[in-house]
Amino acid sequence: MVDRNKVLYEMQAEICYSLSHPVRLEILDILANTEMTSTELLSILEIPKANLSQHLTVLKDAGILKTRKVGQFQYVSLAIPKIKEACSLVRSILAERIDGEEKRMNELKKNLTQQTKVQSSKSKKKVTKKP
Amino acid sequence: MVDRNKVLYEMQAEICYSLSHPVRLEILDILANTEMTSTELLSILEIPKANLSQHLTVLKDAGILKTRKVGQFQYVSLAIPKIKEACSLVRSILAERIDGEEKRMNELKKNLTQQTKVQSSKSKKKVTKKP
DNA sequence: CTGTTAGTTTATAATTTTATAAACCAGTAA
DNA sequence: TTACTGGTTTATAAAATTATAAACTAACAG
Repeated sequence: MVDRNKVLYEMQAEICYSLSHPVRLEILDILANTEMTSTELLSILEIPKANLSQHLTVLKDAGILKTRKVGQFQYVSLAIPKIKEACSLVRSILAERIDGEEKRMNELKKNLTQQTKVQSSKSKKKVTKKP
Repeated sequence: MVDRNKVLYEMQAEICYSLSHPVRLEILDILANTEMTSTELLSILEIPKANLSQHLTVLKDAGILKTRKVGQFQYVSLAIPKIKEACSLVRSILAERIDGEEKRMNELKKNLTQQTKVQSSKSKKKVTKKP
């Protein structure tokens, strides 16, 4: 039973890895509902073209993207539309987290203002600063 | 509209990054339904303890795992059970892919055996090899 | 043919990850 | 106290990623 799933974990890790760079996530977002030329991507992303090529290679190798060549242009699109669900799921996790943080911040803020009120009533004693 | 989501993409990337190593995925799998001590994890994973500590740090920093200390023991568990859904989703993608590959292989195999038949009937002509 | 555009490959340097060993710290137990 | 166990930190070396520039290939236009 020991390393029964080792290879599967590695494949799973490769997919996750391909999703682990902000530019690559943006690419997937851009391609969510359209097919697009590398050059178009390039104009949106504003990164060097060699760099885009690298990122596209990572995504193609992971099987997330596919390409078709027409003349001199390369059209890029999602090979696995389901990947969008995975991305939304992660984003929903993010959304919950931010929501939680916000609530926590509001709590802190509330405490802070209460404290400020108490403080300001107490602060009639003058605070002497070091000169 | 330019880099409106840059920070969000980075947060999303960090979560995906934490899922991009086979050992870390195995850890999540192990912890899917239980809380467990680092030492127990260690005995299952059979990696150096410093290395486990590193991986746990990555997962904690990404907010995926949480820990509570009891005496000398550290109990580790999922901070975001929802992460399991994300993992299953990726694995289902993997499953589909493997399914597809298998079908393709079977096709190839079929063609191969057909070809072999044809070949073997044709191969009555002796093939002369270079000496 | 020449020039241009689209895209890949190569080379390189900076950075990050990973694995491992060794030192370390914190609780517990004797 | 000392010794032990659970776990982290530090240091280091190997490997992998990333960004960028420069050279290159392929397809097209004139």
